[in-house]
Amino acid sequence: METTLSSSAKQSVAVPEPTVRRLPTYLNIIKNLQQAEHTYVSAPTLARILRLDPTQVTKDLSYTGVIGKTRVGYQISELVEALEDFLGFNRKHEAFLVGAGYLGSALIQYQGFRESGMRIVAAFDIDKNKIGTDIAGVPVFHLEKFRDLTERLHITIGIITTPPSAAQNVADLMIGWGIKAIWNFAPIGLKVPEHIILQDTHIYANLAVILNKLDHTALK
Amino acid sequence: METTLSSSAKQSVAVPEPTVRRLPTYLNIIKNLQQAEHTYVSAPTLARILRLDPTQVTKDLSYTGVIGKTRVGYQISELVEALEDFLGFNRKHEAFLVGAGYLGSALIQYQGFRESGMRIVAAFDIDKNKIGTDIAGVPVFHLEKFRDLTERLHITIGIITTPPSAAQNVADLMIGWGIKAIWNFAPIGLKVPEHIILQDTHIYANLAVILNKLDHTALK
DNA sequence: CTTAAATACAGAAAAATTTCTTTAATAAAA
DNA sequence: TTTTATTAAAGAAATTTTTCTGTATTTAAG
Ligand SMILES: NC(=O)c1ccc[n+]([C@@H]2O[C@H](COP(=O)([O-])OP(=O)(O)OC[C@H]3O[C@@H](n4cnc5c(N)ncnc54)[C@H](O)[C@@H]3O)[C@@H](O)[C@H]2O)c1
Ligand SMILES: NC(=O)c1ccc[n+]([C@@H]2O[C@H](COP(=O)([O-])OP(=O)(O)OC[C@H]3O[C@@H](n4cnc5c(N)ncnc54)[C@H](O)[C@@H]3O)[C@@H](O)[C@H]2O)c1
Repeated sequence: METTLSSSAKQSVAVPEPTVRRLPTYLNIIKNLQQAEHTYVSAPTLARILRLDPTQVTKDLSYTGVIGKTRVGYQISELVEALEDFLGFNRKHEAFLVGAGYLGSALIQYQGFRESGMRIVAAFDIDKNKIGTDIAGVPVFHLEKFRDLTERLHITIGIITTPPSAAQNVADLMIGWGIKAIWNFAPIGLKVPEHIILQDTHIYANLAVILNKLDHTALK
Repeated sequence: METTLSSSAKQSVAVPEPTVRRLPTYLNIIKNLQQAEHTYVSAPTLARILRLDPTQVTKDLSYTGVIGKTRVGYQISELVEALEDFLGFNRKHEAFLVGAGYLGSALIQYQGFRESGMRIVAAFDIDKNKIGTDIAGVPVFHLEKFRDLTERLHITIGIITTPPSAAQNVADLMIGWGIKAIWNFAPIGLKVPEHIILQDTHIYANLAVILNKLDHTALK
């Protein structure tokens, strides 16, 4: 699966999705290095930290357009900027979240998303006990309020953290009010039109990988 | 990346990791169908729901050893059992969670893991306000208690939901007390010995994919 | 009873992704 | 200064994963 890079240099280059998934991890690490006063980082260094092939890191980073220095690596400040630009982390992305339960609350208060440029500006629920409260400064409204707000604000991302039974309805609502991308955490196959970007995050997929490896290594 | 299937039939067949990641999603869907009184499901049906290639679903399901019926599909009860067996969901896996904050609490109270055979039996924290309380019936202990308990119970999985700064220490502790697999949610590259199964779940990887697609489609 | 449509499945092909190889550059060590 | 070691980068090769093709089967329709 591929996506495209739209650099300031006008051309559009296909970028593998696995690369897109690894890039924010690189960004995170080099930001930590930056805070520790490092100015350069090499691909082999990143590779050791993440147990990846060094040439894979090089190839991934090459999509940012940053040129590394032989025997030194990449200049961190330049790389941070290029990665943030490529990933869209330095643009503002406003999001709505529906389903202010345990997982929803965790996502709302999570400060890490700020660094990704995504800001959850409002949450919605149908539980009377939650409506009117706020979570880490983010107000929780009744789902009905949804319409007015999307029209006034420019919300591109809708996050679904309701029970699976409510998820399709919520998705339909979101689509109706012009949201462009849906980030769904409910374990259900949502039906959405072609033009809507749908990202399912099924946490149990990771668990399955763990259990499988456990079973596998138990035999040896 | 591959993993192996250890079926009751003694042989061991390599299973692609992408397949392992899709299997629990199939399981989830067919369990829903089962509740709706369906008795058979076909690969094209699953493929439509998940927007996958039908032959890919067929290939994935073939690893379970279940034989489908032409023009009808797979028998749901048989498939559920085979998937649960393959994924290890019908075996008991006990887990400890360290870092009973927002995300930790969400994972602890999440009932969905029960269906995967994983049970979080205790949580640990260093925050005095949390120690001594319980979350959905799961007690929160001081991190010090960790040792005694791992020795008495048979804990195979350690879940890390502490801030990144504490994660490496927690991981070292977990390894010291004999845990086999670490499921890490902190955005940091953990150093663990070869024999430890490490699964990082970096939620922002999914966000990166969304933002990238948003940028991409905005240009068209 | 015959035909048509839908499906599973195996194998081949294609596509995507990762890893390997080579080269050139350059910083650090001798 | 010369040598050595480390690295980036480009391209080739290998591997992995997905998609395509063809065949057989079987249910349902005509
Ligand atoms: N908690 C986890 O760790 C976890 C992990 C993986 C997946 N999930 C999934 O995420 C979703 C949320 O999980 P949770 O643990 O936070 O559950 P939760 O019950 O704590 O939260 C669900 C929230 O959605 C609200 N809600 C219900 N129907 C609604 C509707 N029609 N419109 C708006 N809001 C509605 C509820 O009032 C509640 O506040 C579930 O689908 C769950 O399967 C959760
Ligand atoms: N909340 C999210 O949606 C989200 C998303 C992605 C990643 N994460 C990551 O998950 C982790 C937890 O996030 P959170 O939002 O739940 O944060 P949180 O602050 O709510 O929870 C962290 C918990 O860890 C405890 N803790 C701190 N140091 C500890 C130690 N040494 N030993 C044991 N416990 C300790 C704290 O007391 C707190 O209860 C962070 O690393 C965060 O980056 C969170």
